[in-house]
Amino acid sequence: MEGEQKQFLSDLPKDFSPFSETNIKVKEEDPFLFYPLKDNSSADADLSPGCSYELLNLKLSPFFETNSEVIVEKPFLFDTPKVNLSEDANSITDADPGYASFDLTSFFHGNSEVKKRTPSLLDLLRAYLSLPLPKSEVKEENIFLEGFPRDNSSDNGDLEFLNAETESQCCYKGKKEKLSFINSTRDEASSDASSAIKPNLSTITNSTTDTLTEDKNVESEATSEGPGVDLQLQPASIQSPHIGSRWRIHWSNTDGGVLRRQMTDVERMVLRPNHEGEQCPVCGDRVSGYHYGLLTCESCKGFFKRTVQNKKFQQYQCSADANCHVDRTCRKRCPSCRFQKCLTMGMKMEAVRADRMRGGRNKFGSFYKRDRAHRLQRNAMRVTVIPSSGVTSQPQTFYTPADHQVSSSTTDQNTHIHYYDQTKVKTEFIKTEYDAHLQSPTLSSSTNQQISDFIMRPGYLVDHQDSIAALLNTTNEDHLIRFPTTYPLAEVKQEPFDYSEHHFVHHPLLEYQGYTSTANYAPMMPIPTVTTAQSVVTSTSSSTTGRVSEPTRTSPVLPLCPAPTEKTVDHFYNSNMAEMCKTLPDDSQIIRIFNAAKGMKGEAHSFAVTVADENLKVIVDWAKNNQLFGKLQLDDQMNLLQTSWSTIHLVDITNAMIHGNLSPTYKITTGEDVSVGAVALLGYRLYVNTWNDIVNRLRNMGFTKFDYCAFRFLALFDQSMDHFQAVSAARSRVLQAWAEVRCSFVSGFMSIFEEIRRLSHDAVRYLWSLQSNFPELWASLRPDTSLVLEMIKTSATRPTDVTSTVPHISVPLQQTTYAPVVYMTS
DNA sequence: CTAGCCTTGATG
DNA sequence: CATCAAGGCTAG
Repeated sequence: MEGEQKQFLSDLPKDFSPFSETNIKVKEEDPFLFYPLKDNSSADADLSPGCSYELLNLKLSPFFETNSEVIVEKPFLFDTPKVNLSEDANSITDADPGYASFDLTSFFHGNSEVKKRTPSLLDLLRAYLSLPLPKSEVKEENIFLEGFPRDNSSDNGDLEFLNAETESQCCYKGKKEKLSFINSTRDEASSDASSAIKPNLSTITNSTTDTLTEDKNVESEATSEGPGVDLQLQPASIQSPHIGSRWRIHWSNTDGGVLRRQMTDVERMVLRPNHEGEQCPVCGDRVSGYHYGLLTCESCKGFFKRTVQNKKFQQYQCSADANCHVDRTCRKRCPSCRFQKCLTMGMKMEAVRADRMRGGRNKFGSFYKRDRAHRLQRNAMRVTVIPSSGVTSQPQTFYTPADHQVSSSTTDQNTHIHYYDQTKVKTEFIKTEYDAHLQSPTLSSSTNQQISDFIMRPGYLVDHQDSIAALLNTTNEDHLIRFPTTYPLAEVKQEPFDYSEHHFVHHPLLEYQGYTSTANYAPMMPIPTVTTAQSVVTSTSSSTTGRVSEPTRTSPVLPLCPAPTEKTVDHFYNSNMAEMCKTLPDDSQIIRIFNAAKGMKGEAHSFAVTVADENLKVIVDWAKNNQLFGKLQLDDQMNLLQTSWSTIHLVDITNAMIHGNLSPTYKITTGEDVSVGAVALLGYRLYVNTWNDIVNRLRNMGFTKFDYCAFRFLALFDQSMDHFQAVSAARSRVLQAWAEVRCSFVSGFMSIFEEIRRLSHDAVRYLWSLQSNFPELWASLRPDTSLVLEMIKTSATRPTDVTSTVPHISVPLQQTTYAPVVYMTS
């Protein structure tokens, strides 16, 4: 569980202090030096009692660890409360002006008393929360262009573009504009157009005069592929693209820095459905194509299929610590970890058809296509960043064998790759879009079937409504949007759906009036895109935030293009339920957590705490990225989390249980079978039946993803915090949005939510009671490394709430500016 | 159970 | 009609 602490730590800047007040910093290269942070230019250190200093980087000190805090309780050797340290030659060595330096070991003795404190997990959590969300350094009007071929299934469109022998520099001019790639050979193109387009082109060079002939025109045909950006190549200097020649594009950012990318053979390879040389993100074997949402090898494809089809993931058990290495040579060794890795890397259980229908072209077609394009783009972005001052260093080659892995994953969980923050925005969208594709006839029916199967297993009440509800809750709120719960599944037939055009919401009135159409999307009303996604929560998943560290902060790098249709909004209150839903964590998260935790050693309580700790991370990230939550004062954020985490946690497990995503019991390393209820209730078995009953009731009521979303938000903005205007406002907004989709019939759900909330608080009280009633058991839960336990302890032992002394740390709004993906017309 | 190869069949 | 991701089959 050391990892827990690391998790938060790793997302913190190196020099970040969890103690936000008065710090003394010790220079790393000079570990015996420290100085008051308040004023570096003064050597005055306030050594009066009560003064608190933090010691950093005290590697050489035998007494103090890095990040430990020293509280001065009595004056030091010096008898004055304030002393100019640098003037005392006895114990203070000379130092840079402004730095007091002395030997700590001699300093902290005599009549001084020093208490040491190391940062608690809550300190780290606080620090983590106070970190600003990653923010792009590139201004909207200067967002770069991305250029890559419109992905039109390997016809010669690719070829033309790829081999265009041109180089250009361009700038972003509006999200909705289309890309025109104008060939110089087409005269009419040169003058026309695009009054809105400002080419801003610089030198166009032909790097090679290629020999291959085929002179294909790259046309400026406007397509409706999606919003793009006009890219116009200066006609005069452009020659016709030749097959085999190189093509370059530059990006500009605010500072005039240029990001350069050059098409390579490898890119060409990537663009074509030829995955030679690609490595499976799960095991590293050779990729054979897209399988279940990810470019994987044949064996992992088969493994994933078998696992999901036969629900083997419920039986898998890691004999080690659930973090086995998985590669080609050892992939057979631990199916549990292999499956975990499959999920982590982005394979989708929903893509396995329960009806086992064969053939049929994949329904993710456009997703995969776009993914290819994004992969290309992503790789390009990671390639060469030419600093703003530097004008023309040579473009570097940028593909390394390891590179593709990031691109192989359609989600952003890869831990070892630096993405730029906007990537995640984009990725989030892809996920959504991807999920939308899951509803295609083949997949949706099978998904439904599959989930029904889960629900149908012994021990579960089920009826037809359940399976519908299950379907509706598979992956994405869009299911809900387009499949009202009352419609029989058999009628489902999907129509093409364009996210770019509308945001749909369930229209309550039509549904309420019993509008019955077999066209299941009929009762939906397109809502003009006034309210948009991104509002409730910025999409950035900060579980990866820390790993993004370098590029987001220092490089002039341009953010990756999000999906072209991404819309943004900057206010929570504009959001509707569908948009809120988009911020919810992936369904597979809780499955992953359970499977990973059951392999850890420890008995049932330990299992429950591990699950809770893991889920807490997800919860924290979710909350942190919520715009409203992020604007609260740090202490309020902490309080809110302390109050609400247990309810959110219980809601999460309840939701997963309702939809059959969890096995009813988990066999843990002690051999014991632990029911999900016991885990959900943090070991409190007394109410497991009560909870099971709640699960069944909600399931029978057709608990949807919207309801789940509402529960989660209501839990976060806990009613006990309603005295904060921001919290109560958020609550009403959630209730309002929820009522819109639920036709105001939410009271039944609300009362159950209340039950859940009470249960969760009871569970927390129970767990805390172990501390006094069963100290050994409590100790075995390793309270020093569990954030959950620390939260419980803090809540339980918290004296009357003291008003915050911590200054408000405002978290900047997530930048909501996105550059479009540009699709090359052909 | 694994994993390579085969068959399917909606899609563009 | 070619594609290409699904599922199926089967030797090892």
